[in-house]
Amino acid sequence: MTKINDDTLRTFVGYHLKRSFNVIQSDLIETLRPFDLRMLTYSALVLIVDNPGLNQSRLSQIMDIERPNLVVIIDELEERELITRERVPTDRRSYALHPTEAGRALYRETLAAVTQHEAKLLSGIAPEQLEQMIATLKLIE
Amino acid sequence: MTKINDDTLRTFVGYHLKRSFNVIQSDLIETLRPFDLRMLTYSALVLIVDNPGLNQSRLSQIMDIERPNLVVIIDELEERELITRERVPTDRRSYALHPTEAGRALYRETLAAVTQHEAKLLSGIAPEQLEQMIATLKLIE
DNA sequence: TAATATTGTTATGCATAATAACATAAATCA
DNA sequence: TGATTTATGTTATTATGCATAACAATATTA
Repeated sequence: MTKINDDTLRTFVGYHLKRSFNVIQSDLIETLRPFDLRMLTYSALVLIVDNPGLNQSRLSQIMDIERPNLVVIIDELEERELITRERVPTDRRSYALHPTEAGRALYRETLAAVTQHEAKLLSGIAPEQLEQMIATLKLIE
Repeated sequence: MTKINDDTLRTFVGYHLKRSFNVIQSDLIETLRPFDLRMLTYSALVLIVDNPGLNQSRLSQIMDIERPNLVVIIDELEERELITRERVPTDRRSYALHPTEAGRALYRETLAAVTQHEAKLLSGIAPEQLEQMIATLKLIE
């Protein structure tokens, strides 16, 4: 069992980003499973609760996904009665997205769970070290 | 055009990781496009050049993907005559993966291109800051 | 020798992501 | 005003990434 050499890939920041993101992503997927939410569905719910009334176009922009891909996500949230689509009188092309009471309740539940899971996963790392990393990540972004 | 509030998601390290990874990933995809390589195909090529003779099982482990998913990647690299699959006499179940001369040449070309593109993308960030971030990413991993 | 484990493979499905084409409605402009 | 262009949401389609089940061939272990 000789060890595999990935030194070349280790010279890339992107490689490290991907590997550590995979760890967090796996944890997040497991955390959301009991709530029957996927990552994107969850992100959309959070953003709608925090920005009630926004439309799909804006939401797809902030989520960095294409509008067509958002449609199925919104369909699912609406189907589960976590949000509503309401015609905007001043612009009848777009829908204003609002959370229902059930949506806000699920938001509170999942926010607590996700926050706790991530805190546990990262408990071995100093908060100021994480803060510094986030500052660097923002620069990249 | 009111600004969208993503403060809640910003409390998650995973959100920052994903957003900055997206930026680097987009750049990498564009960098690899002229060589007709995708991210995973490229990673596999690099690892095979750096670890000639390894088998698919080991490669899938280091790449953090399932063995079935590696098969098509290896198929493509072999089809393009960038690597060879050679039966191992001591274990006739497995294949030893070796780069061809063409594979090594493509490795050199792409390594230069990818290194240059990432350096340019991250040129605004102090090297020691990146080093510190990588140290934190390794802790997460 | 018999049972178990490993390697590579096929088939399949789900999640994420991108593009083209379209109907409806709004905005622009000439 | 009317004609053109732009924006919003949608459908359809495709590519990519990632996971699981099931299997044949081969090795290993009991």
